[in-house]
Amino acid sequence: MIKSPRGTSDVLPPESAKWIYLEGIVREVARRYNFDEIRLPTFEHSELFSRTVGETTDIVEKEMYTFKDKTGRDLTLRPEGTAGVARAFVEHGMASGPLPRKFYYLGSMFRYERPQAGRYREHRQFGVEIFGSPSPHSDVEVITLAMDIAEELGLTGTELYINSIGCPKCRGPYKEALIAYLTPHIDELCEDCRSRLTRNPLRALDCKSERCKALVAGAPSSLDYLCGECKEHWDRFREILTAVGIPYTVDKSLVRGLDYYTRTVFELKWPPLGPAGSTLCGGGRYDGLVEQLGGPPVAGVGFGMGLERMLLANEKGEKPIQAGGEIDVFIVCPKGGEGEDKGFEREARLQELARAFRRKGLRCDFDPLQRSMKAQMKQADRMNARFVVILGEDEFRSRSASVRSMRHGWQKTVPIEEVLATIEEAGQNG
RNA sequence: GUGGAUGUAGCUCAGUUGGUUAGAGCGCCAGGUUGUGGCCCUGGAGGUCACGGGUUCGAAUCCCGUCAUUCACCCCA
Repeated sequence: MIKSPRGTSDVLPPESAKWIYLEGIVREVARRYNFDEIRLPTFEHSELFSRTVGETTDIVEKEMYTFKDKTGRDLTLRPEGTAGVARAFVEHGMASGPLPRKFYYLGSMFRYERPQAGRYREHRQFGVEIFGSPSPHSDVEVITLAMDIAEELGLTGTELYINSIGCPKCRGPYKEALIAYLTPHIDELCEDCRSRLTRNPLRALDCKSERCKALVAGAPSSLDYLCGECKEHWDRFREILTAVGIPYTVDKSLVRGLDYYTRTVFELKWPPLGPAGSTLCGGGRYDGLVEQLGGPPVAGVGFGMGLERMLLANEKGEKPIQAGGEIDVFIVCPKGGEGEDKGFEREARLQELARAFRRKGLRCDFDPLQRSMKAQMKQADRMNARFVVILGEDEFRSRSASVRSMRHGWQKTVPIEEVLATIEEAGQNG
């Protein structure tokens, strides 16, 4: 048997209804914030990611789904969303248009890693990006957007962690200071961090090994090395958060695993998900990204949000999405006997009646296999039908049908032309 | 990539120290009611016991390998 590839999953009913609801929420919140949807390719030139996300990051080093197409182009299934949006922004000359520009996207991301709770090789992400605003108001705007989504989904007690990693200007001296601090302790560092020291020293900061954590606790903080402008941005950013009443925790070890970030980085966590996968959403500022991709200097800020995790959290939260469905009408129409010309005419009326309900916007179904009345009644019950219309031989002789309320149990026979009106009226009364 | 746990029916799981034809509950289909759902009763369909190899007279059971699932680590959404 062929199964879905490792780390991927099928979303089946009734679970798929939860996804429709979830996607509706994120779209709606994005709309309120005046973000427009952007739809982009699922794969890009590999170079886009290796250059922007960074050669030394885990994503590029070991997690990309990279392949060559038939003419040898080097392509990669997108591991994250921001790089592609920035690419499109530059490609379509949007820097010359009105700024700032606000986008959201919704789609699958791919990373080759071992699956576990809340982590998949293909996962769906919602993300937003604001181009052309260096203002800390935009940092706060994307954060409140994410928090509003969490709130709509009944997640109380989300925690916001923030940090600033500065710009290329202040990062140089900071890296030097960090290396100077760590080098004397090189023998105490874990193997990974030893190689990080030369390749990407910032990454040593969020190492989970106890010894490294202890060591790093005394390490210089990027916050102490911010240049004048970055410092101003950082201070103002926190002032606004405080002013609008959003609690936050400054986490000096929060660096995020992608190279394009500058200044603000943040994560929104929901502790009940457990330490392994409690990050609902992560993002930050990427002021050099557009320029790096050949565009003019245009500031940017945004986040990516893991939708599987949002759903997982929602199920544990205070407002779990209700997935069980019901239908409005089930039409019972058992197969006709020989005496009735096999019931062919009755079957034609069945199709007409079903279509009439559907055109009125009612969810309606019937049994195409024409099983016994009992079987069809069971089917109607299983589908949680509010009403059943019985189009049986007896009724049909007098051009009528029976309408039955499955909730209340009453049943009455009315002329076929009145069936629709009868149900609409009964439906009004619950 | 590293470590642990687990793979038996569509689902949740039994299966004795290795011993005939592998079971239950739920679900599905049908009948009990040849025109009426839920409750009840009866019957039926459905399994290469994850896959491959080994030990044995005999393997769902023991051993090895592979794959998958899952939890944790690394890292991340």
